[in-house]
Amino acid sequence: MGYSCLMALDRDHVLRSAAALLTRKSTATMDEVAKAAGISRATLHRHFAGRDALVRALEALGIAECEAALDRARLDEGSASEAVRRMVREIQPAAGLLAFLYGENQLWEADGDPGWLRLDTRIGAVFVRGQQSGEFRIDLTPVWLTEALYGLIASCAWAMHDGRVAPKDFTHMIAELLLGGALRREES
Amino acid sequence: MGYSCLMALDRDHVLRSAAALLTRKSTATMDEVAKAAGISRATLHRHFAGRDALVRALEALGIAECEAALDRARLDEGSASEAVRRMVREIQPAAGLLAFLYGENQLWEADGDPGWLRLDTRIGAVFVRGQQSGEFRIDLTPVWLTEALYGLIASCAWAMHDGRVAPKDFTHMIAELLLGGALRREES
DNA sequence: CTAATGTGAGACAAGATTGTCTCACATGGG
DNA sequence: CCCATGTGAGACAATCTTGTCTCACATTAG
Repeated sequence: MGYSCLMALDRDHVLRSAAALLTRKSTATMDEVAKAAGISRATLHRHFAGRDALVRALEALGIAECEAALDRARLDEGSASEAVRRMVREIQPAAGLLAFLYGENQLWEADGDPGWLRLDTRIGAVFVRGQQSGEFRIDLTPVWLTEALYGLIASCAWAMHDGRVAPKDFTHMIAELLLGGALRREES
Repeated sequence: MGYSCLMALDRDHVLRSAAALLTRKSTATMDEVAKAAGISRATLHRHFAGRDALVRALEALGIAECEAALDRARLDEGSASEAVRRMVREIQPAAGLLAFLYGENQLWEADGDPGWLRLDTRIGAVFVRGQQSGEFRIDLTPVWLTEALYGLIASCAWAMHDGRVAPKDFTHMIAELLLGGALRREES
């Protein structure tokens, strides 16, 4: 019958639409999600058992995209600074989805997807490496830097959505602020 | 009859409780909000016409606390860096409430309280001053720095709530990251 | 052509939340 | 004492969202 490919395409398309809509309106109805995806509510329920399952699928998608981004960023190569810049650049396509998931505090209360722990570990390792090499300061903990990175990604995604930051500046704004801060440097 | 003072105290107490609860569980019911404040749902409705009015009141409270914090921070005095540090320190008591409001994207869609614009202007002015004095780099726009400050405050409030950041480190973690970034400085 | 599959539209009940109401009770002033 | 005011508890209808169901239609393989 060969419909599995079509199903997968539809499912992915639905997830993308849902992510785009829920990023803007996190309280959107299943009906609104369905309309945004161009399908009926019945079909939406055939793909995702309920709203919970949809959010979980979005969570899994966000984790998968982040892990793929970290893979592409080759975090072990070069200096920690360059690794952070590559990481931010590769994460940009998933920024909107991440911003939505970051605001879904419902996910963190009990037992979240272990994928978040894996991501935290991988990202935190970059900051640990930078500290051990003497590249990064040691008074800002890797845990905080990781958390701050998430927050800056969500903030920038929001600012982009409102037109306050240009999409082309995403990487520069986040990476430069996270690495160098607002102060001018004496030596360039 | 002199009940206005008692009413005001009650109203403020209810707002504080609601802020503390909604920061943790943004989907809390009016009944849960009432129970958290130690009053009945009927009394809650006597103070705030509905959930919408409650959120609006929380928004007004957050704006007022932020403006008071900016007043205390004396943003025009000293270097821009020190102004930022004072600003973060004074904002800390309102961080939880701000984190809740920051995630309530419903507030920003149409016409928000003009108080946010006033706050953005006052905070942005600090970054403009730092750039004009040569203290801050100019490739990070004041608008983005303002947005990033909100994001870092929300992130740190969340990390504190989960125990990943100690409350005593709030000012240092945010101000140092925002100002100096993660990179080590050659000259201290 | 025929049948199977996926889909859209809509009906339907169940559940949750909200807003409003009434009533009884406690407290404090006159 | 008597009464006004504020409160808690609960009932109530209205609304919204959800999950499930049925039915008709389109598409496509056999």
